Amino acid sequence: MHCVASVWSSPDRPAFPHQALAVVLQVRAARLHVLLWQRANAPFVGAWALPGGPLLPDETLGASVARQLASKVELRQLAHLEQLETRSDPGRDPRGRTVATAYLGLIPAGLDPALPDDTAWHPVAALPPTAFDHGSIVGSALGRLRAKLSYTNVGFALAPPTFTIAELRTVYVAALGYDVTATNLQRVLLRRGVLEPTGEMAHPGRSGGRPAMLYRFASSSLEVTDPFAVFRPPSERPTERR
Amino acid sequence: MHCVASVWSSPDRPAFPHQALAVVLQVRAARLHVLLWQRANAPFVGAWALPGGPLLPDETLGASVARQLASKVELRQLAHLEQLETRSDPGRDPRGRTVATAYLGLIPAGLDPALPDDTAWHPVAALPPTAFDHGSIVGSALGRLRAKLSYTNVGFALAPPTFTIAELRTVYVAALGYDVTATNLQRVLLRRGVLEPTGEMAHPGRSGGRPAMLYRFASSSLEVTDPFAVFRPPSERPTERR
DNA sequence: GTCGGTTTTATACCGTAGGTTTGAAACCTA
DNA sequence: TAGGTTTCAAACCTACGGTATAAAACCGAC
Repeated sequence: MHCVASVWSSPDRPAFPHQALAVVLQVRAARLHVLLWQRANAPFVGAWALPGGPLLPDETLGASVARQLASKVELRQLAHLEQLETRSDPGRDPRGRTVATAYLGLIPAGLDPALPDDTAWHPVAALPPTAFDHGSIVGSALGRLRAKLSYTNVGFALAPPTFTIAELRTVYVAALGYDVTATNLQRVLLRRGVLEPTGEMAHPGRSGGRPAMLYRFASSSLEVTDPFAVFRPPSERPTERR
Repeated sequence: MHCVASVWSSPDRPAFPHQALAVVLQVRAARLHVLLWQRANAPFVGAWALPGGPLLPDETLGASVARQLASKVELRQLAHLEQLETRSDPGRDPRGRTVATAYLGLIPAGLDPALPDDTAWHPVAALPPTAFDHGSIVGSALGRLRAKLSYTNVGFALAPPTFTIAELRTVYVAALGYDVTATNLQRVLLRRGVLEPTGEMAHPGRSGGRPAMLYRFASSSLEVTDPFAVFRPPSERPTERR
């Protein structure tokens, strides 16, 4: 039991170890997966946990989660990272109390980052036994992603830099968990102005069929995840910003 | 500088004081207000701060924010409380590092809770000088509220238990910051099934005009704040659950 | 080369959400 | 009773998004 010199504490202001966790999601083989690593030590030996680790004295939570993730995947491949929620149940870690702040990270489909031996992708629909409250945190991340997919532009972070409508559809279907028609997806995203054709064609698929046009997310919308709200005068609705 | 016996720490797992903050919002006189208290001591003497205080060893963040709030307003009047975000900038408190988790609380219009002497409501559109990063946290809360107002049912937490459409409109206008027509509001909320007429009439207004019908939020929707998503097969769209 | 088979794209149709306008209904005060 | 004021209801209209159909473009087999 130590005190860390750089941290300011008193009986009136108790201090707690804090960790940053990352729920990194990617669509792989038409299914949504989450990045987990397998614990080698107690507690929860053999169970799968979210990447993460302790917050250090001079770093932000955002910097911390980025640092922890860097040891698992290349950060360059993270197309989106946002704070999700903070868990503070005193009993969430049997070794002692820790507060954990979870982040939601998204990796575009198609990438296949090298992973350490203890780390693997797992389908969110069939999670292995998870450690601590990490299973429930994955559930929160799923809920957040699914909600934001329909009223924001986060979809771009799950899609490869260039894609056909059919490919984009499989990404949305995998992430949302229910069916979406390609026609609709194309029309909605085109009208919102978040999608634009590249002019090029996809490689003529191996098994016949008309070659697909390649699209990309409009650069102007890349980091825009404003909600597409109702209750707004039409002249100001974000839907219409071309 | 002390160590708190109940907390588990080591050089590898530094500990940090953690505080819970509350952004409590209410529509008062057709304007959205936030609850702030005025600091009497350094730092930021005289500046206004969010209610909050230290997380204690055995409490959840949710319990902590509720405990801190109880000293400012009656908790009974809080119609909604949700976790907002966690701030971890090492320099956010000049006295030393603290991590803060902010919550968003909503109080229905019409209530006028008794407040301590140092505490007061301030219009979010004209904040006084604020302490720490609290001004920016209020901004985050505003963004969250405005986004959720249009695609969830949080509106009920800002409205009195029973209200006319006109009253509800002023609540929405104040919270959203832009105009909304009463006709539209009524039709949308009725169709979503979150509004239902009480059958009673409002007190005949002091200055003439047809007496308004009283409405309330349907009990089945009181704690439901599911997003009203697009990209969903119509048979399952939450819009249609009555 | 021609004929399916396959996949993508375009077009059309349609119910409905939501923005807007209008007018009637119901109350007050003068 | 007339005029002002506010609420409510109905109608209209644009556009969104669900659905279906047909056309376009490629492949492979014959």
